Amino acid sequence: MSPERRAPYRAGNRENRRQALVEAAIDEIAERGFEGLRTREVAAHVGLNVATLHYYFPTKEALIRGVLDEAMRRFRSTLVADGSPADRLRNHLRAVRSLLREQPQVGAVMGELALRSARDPAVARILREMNDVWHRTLRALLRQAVRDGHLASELDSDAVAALVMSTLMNMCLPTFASPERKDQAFRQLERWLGFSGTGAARPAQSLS
Amino acid sequence: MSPERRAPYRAGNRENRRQALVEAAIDEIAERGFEGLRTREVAAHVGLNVATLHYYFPTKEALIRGVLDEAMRRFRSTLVADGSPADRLRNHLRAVRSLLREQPQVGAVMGELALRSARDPAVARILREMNDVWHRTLRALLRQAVRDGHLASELDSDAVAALVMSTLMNMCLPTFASPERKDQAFRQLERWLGFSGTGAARPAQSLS
Amino acid sequence: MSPERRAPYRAGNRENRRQALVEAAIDEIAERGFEGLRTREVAAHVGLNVATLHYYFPTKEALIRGVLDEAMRRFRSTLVADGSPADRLRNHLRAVRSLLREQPQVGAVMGELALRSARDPAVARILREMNDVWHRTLRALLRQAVRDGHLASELDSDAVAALVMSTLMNMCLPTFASPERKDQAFRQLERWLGFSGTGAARPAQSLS
Amino acid sequence: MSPERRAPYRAGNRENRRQALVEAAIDEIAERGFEGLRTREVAAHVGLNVATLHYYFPTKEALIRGVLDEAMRRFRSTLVADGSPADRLRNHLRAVRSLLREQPQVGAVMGELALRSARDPAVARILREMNDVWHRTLRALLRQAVRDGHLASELDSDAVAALVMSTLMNMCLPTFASPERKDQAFRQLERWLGFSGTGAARPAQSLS
DNA sequence: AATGAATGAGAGTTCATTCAT
DNA sequence: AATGAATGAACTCTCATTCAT
Repeated sequence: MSPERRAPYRAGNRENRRQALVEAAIDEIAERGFEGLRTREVAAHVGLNVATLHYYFPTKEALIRGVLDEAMRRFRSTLVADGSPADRLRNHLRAVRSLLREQPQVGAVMGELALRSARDPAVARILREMNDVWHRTLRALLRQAVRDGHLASELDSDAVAALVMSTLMNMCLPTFASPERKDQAFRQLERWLGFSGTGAARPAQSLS
Repeated sequence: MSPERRAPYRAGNRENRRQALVEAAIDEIAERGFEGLRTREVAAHVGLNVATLHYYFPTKEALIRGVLDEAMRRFRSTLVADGSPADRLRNHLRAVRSLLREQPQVGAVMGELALRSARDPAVARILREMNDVWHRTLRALLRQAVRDGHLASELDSDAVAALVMSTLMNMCLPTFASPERKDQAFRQLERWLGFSGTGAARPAQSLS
Repeated sequence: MSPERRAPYRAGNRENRRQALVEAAIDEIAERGFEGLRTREVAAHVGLNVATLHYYFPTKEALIRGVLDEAMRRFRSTLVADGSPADRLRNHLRAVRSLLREQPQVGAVMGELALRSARDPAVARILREMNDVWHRTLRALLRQAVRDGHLASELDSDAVAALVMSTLMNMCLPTFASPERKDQAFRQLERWLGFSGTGAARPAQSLS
Repeated sequence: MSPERRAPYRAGNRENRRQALVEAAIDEIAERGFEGLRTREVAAHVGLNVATLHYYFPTKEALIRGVLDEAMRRFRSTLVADGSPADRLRNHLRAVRSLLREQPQVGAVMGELALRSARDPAVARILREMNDVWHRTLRALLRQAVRDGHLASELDSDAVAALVMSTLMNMCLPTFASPERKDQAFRQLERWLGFSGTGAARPAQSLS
């Protein structure tokens, strides 16, 4: 009735709105942790009332579940690549680094989710599934790279995959160390793997 | 009168009580995270009223600070060792593993603290200091081990120290992976370092 | 379902609600003092939950500030009048008396505020400003009344204004004396001023 | 046993201790009001534990009662004087002013008590009794001064006594006005009474 | 005569959630 | 599709009071 009422905002259908809320929630979690996540704040960041948030997500838990799904989705995208196994491996590592550098909130949220998984079976299940997929993918790539002669044949693909995952995940823990230290750890891993610096894979014999 | 009236604890002096409360808080944090830490619950676990908790710790923040101090103390103890640098290194790695296996709450709390450090400058400062000490200690041990001929001379002690820290810290993220996967990552690190399995250090040339 | 479920108030808009809460707070303060002011009680008197009170006033302090403003508003209304200076003066005195007789809570709250001003700079500032306005107004009226020949020319308008304020304020101290004694004090003041009883101003020479 | 333990402090018998606690309470009330009166604080100011305070005063109410008695005692002392009625009157006014200037806490406590009397029948009774005594004393002095020819014969001793009490009591309300304004009010009262400034009583005809 | 330790009963405040509109 | 208003339940923290020593 009154002329100053909000423009209809027809652009956003249900999914757009949900997506916007999830993104706002991710930002909030990255900044304040699950501990500091407030539905009111999330809604406000999208320009909505809290009550409206509950129209899209019945409970806070549901919103968090949305966050979990989105985080998984973004992370999974770093695994998509083509080329030789060695290339795909190298590209994956780089993609993870880029993701964490360009969207630091994703890393923060992953860390929070990892901790939350200790108390929340639903989160635990999803994270575990994702980790299994990730581990299997890495292991397969490592094996193929070994078979292709790009990596040392004695390499324990299971164990190396686990170490790679560990190192990447660690970048999600904020002040575990300075950013430089994280990079050092990461490069050391690459060195041992034979991916020295920017260039092509080093000779396989550098790995055991 | 009533038989279930709790007998007042006379045994504990001030420090015992504070310690008991800190330990209860650690257990609570490990189980429910900072998010789920409730002063009433902590007090109840020691058999006390909330008001009494505030008699020992003026605020919840002070209690958390006590938790931080205790976690640091326990972690620092894994660095105390003697023997050759290579032995001290090996013992340190094992001590951390034992600590995390025998007192899983400590790991959980470390993880929580690491995340909290992103928003709490006080926690960040303490964690950073501890990490600096840790890094310097590891680096020195690695250098000496290289000088002693136990590790490959090309080894970048800075970077390897960072990778070691990363791998150990990662054990604090609960369901990042199954326990086996964590062990794999850890053993792979030892392998690259030349500490294969239970025995003596492998020849230095296994490291680059 | 249950018949005693309170019907939600739909009548009141935001300002009405705030006003209702302030009035309830005034009544509470009058009855129990600032010492006994409980947000829960105030909310209940308006038929609301405590949480809802905090929806309108973020903190208890903000509510008290609302009380302060309202008390000042009501008191200020006793100064609004027209007629000759002598009439305005007389009417003001009567208005204050009526106010205190008809809304004794206002007097009680004024007394509480006066005491609180000793520790609360914000209250102190507002009260002081109001007193300054009051004093200036009274002084001006007295001077004009002298000029008009209604009051004795030797009268020290500053000092008489102060004494008038003092006498009126004192009516806010509950059992300083019996109501009769307060009236006596007040009438004695009027007598000295030349406003004897109900009627017109007495000849100016009765004042010094 | 240990040499540094507190000196026995034999000086203080039960009454001394109670007195010390009451005085500390008066200071606290003057500074923070009844609202901010904390038994712990009072005890600490005397160098005692809270529990010990309860040894001397079973409840907080009992302590407040002690404060009330002490305040009354101090105030009563301003009425003790000798000389002609006019002198006694003048001296009483001066004594009250001195008391309030030299022991401002007493004034503050009187103000607090006056307000509290609205809710606390015990306080109300005592205050009322004291006020009755005060009023009777003033009235008798005024009558005698009239009889002696020091004050105007038409003077309504009841009403003037009430106005005097009102003016003096008002000095207990902190920022009702600036100190100067209080003095003005007080001096105006003296002027009307015929006690101009420091000197002797003015001729009786200045009063009506 | 004195105290450290303990507590029950609240206080103000926060927040996810609901509901009429 | 959206919201203002409302709430229950819970949280941290406070304080007068008690009690064994």
